[in-house]
Amino acid sequence: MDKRLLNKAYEFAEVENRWLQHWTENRCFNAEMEEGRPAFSIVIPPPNVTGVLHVGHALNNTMQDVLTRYHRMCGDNTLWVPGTDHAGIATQNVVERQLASEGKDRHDLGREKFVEKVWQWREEKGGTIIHQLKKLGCSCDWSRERFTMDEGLSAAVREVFVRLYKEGLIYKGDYIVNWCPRCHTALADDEVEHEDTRGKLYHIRYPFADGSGHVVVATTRPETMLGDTGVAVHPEDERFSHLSDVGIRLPLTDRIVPVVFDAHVQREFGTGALKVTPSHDRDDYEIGRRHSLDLLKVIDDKGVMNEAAGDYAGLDRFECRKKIVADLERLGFMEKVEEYDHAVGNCYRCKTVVEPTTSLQWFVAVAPLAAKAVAAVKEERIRIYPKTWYNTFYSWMDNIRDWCISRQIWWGHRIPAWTCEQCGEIVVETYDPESCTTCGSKQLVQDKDVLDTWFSSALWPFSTMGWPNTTRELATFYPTSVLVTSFDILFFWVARMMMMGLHFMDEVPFRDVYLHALVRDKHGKKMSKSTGNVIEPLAVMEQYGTDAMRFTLIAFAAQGREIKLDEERIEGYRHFINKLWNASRFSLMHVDEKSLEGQHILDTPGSLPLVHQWILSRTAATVADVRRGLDEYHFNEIASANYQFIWHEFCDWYLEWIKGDLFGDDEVAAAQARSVLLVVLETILKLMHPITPFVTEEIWSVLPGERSALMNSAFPEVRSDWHNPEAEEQMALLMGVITGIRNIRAESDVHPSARIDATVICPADGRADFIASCGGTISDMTRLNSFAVQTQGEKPADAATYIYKDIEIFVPLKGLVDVAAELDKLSRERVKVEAKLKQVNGKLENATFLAKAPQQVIDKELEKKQALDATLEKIAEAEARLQTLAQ
RNA sequence: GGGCGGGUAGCUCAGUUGGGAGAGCAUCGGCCUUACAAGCCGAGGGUCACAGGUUCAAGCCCUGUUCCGCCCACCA
Repeated sequence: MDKRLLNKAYEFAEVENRWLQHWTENRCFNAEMEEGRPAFSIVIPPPNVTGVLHVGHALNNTMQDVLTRYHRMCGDNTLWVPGTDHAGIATQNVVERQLASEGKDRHDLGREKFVEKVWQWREEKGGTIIHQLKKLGCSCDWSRERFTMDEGLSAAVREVFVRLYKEGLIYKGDYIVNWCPRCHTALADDEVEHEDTRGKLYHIRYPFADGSGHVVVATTRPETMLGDTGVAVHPEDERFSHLSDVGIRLPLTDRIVPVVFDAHVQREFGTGALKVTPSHDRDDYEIGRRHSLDLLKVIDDKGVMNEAAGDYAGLDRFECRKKIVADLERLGFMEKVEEYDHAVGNCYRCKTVVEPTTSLQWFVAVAPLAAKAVAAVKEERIRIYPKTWYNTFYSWMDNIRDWCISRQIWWGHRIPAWTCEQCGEIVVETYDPESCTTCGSKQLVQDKDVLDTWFSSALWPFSTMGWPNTTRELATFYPTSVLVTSFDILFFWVARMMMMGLHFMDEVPFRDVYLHALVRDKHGKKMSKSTGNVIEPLAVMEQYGTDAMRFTLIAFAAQGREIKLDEERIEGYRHFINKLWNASRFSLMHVDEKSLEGQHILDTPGSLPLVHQWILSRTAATVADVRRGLDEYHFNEIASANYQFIWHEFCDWYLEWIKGDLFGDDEVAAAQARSVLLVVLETILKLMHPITPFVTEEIWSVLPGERSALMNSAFPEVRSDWHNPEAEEQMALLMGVITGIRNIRAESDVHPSARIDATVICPADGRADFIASCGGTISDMTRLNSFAVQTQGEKPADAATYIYKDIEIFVPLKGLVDVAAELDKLSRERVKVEAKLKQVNGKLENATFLAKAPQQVIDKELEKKQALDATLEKIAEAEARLQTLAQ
């Protein structure tokens, strides 16, 4: 045996480092493109280049790795593309903070120098998360690492932009957008987070221009009244029907604005009259457009009141609100102020309150693209798991708005559009044009904006494979097999990949989408640094080992919405890894190359002793369970099937059981045991490898025989010829007897090392002989002095009793029987059995049950009744014997 | 306002076509039994949120109630 396996405990740190180095040096994960093999491909959801591995990444990437390793072992051409996202605003913020600490801002450097600085930052710090993913064991093809700002990917971005523009699906226009006054950029709708906020609802009197009265409007944002260009009421609201010809004289500014009638106004809300600020509210913008109201912008890009705000110019928007309120109150325009909870939009990057404002931006007309995506999903060309997300997907796609793709920052793909200063023509090309396509002027100025980060990530599945060129990669690996990602970016990213993939590749970007849960702490709270409940995957890996963490994450990964991760569980699964290690150590003490040669006996499992037939049957069942879990994305079931089988069947029963053969004198029996043991161990390692690659590869490497790496070995097939219900039933009987004897020992306080005698009384139906034939093993496993099986005979009163179905087990205790305890045990058992019997009898006495239930079910109930009756009878007898003993 | 998910053992959660309620951890008792004390053996513990309905049969299907969580949304 290899020295490394002599270690009593699995020392993960050394093993992990050695395998990581091996994998890297030998480029083990590089994709192959052999003809005639099925393909399996995944593109990684590119983490932000600014990112450091958090537990969500760990979960996401462990899942992808499990699938990738599984398919590689299935012999597929397997590719997992790694990479990072340039993360426009996030990355720009990081570098700006760095500059701020030096007392500078980006304008001090200028655009070109600043972008250079960001690239520099990316060179120095941007590789962190890639390194961490490698440490996690991810079997990505690292030679294909991509970055969304790579030359090739940038070319894809340009190509897409230009084509969409020429198809009329990208346009530029002055519309109301979500503006972040801190980031100085527009945001897409889904980049705005709405949060319920305690605010106030101000009721303000708006006088009629002729002084004949007033109307009261309600608003949460009184400062926007400076930009009001109308008041709207519902056309059928009789309270306001007389207002058709009346103008409104705005308080504070005395501007006269019209009253318009618009069905959008909710009559029940507030006063039923709505002030209209088209430049700073999306709804108002729409109303204004319908009634040709003026646009009057009063807040600038920094959230400060501009010149149009008159006396209020120069005030921050929130300062201005205070002053306006004070002024309105002083001048008697304020009717009342109410406490009011409402949703306020915040920037998803910096949490600043978003200011809706009109601005010249680029948009994608998504409706035709969205229709293709919806069709693909409806036609099941893309399947979404878990399926609960279908509804959410459709409702979002059905209500989709045009996508604002321009951002007023510097870090990102610059929009490939140039304005001719001579003739005003907009030139949009994939190459940098030298002159205007219309007038030939060379005075072209490129658009200053960059594209939304999600624009480039939307192309990720094909841009990473060389598009717009025709490549072998695209031919082999597109569409990708599955996208594994967190549900919170279903719309940011997943839906947009569908749109772009379908539009430009004329094919779905992935066949399956698996949306996994969000990881939370053990109480279900979001992990955050301020709460102090963050579980750091790197620290966990260091403390418990990478395999233990990976196994834990998979074990927790049921198809739900949240995973409440408890660090204690990681420790528990580290024990499991160690268990696997030790079971392997034990096995390796016995198997050798000869055990390999003997493996032909597994082709006729019926000729083997029962315990081998049993473990092979259980192995086949486990392979089926694990495969099903993998194929259907039931990750937790992959973990639990392995756990249950390895620990509680292979270790607890099989290894203990075959010790008799391994240490015994019967050479044939020992050789058989060694061969079966080796096969089962090999199967276990293969089943576990996708989840726990390090420890399994390590053990595999010291198994007897010449063998290639485990990661390239064939994943186990379901051996239906190993399936053997009869053997499982027989083993269950023996296990019942053994558990019974152990129970007596424990309940009667017999010291574990004491040798005792046991007698089994079993009906004469063949089982007695069978049990007797296994007496040696039973004695070994329960430390017996003598073991006897009878079909009838004197039932000793002076003995502890255990009843297993219709079988009685006796352990004579020579006056040491605790009668009260025994009676108590029996009575508890009686209660249970009687309850079950009552249920069964209830069914069997029910005429409609007998008439309507399938015969199969009825037979089962009859069997149950028979067994329960027998048990009850044995309990009664035992109770009677104890009574006599008590007297 | 609309939608979605959930309520099963002390805790965290499984439960795949409806057919005798499960796991891990925790708890209690006993053990260094020649792979493993990061272990072994044994035990206790549930009105499947509540109320109806369908069915021979419901944790599972239907209706309603309630509590928790999340998402979307143009009621200022």
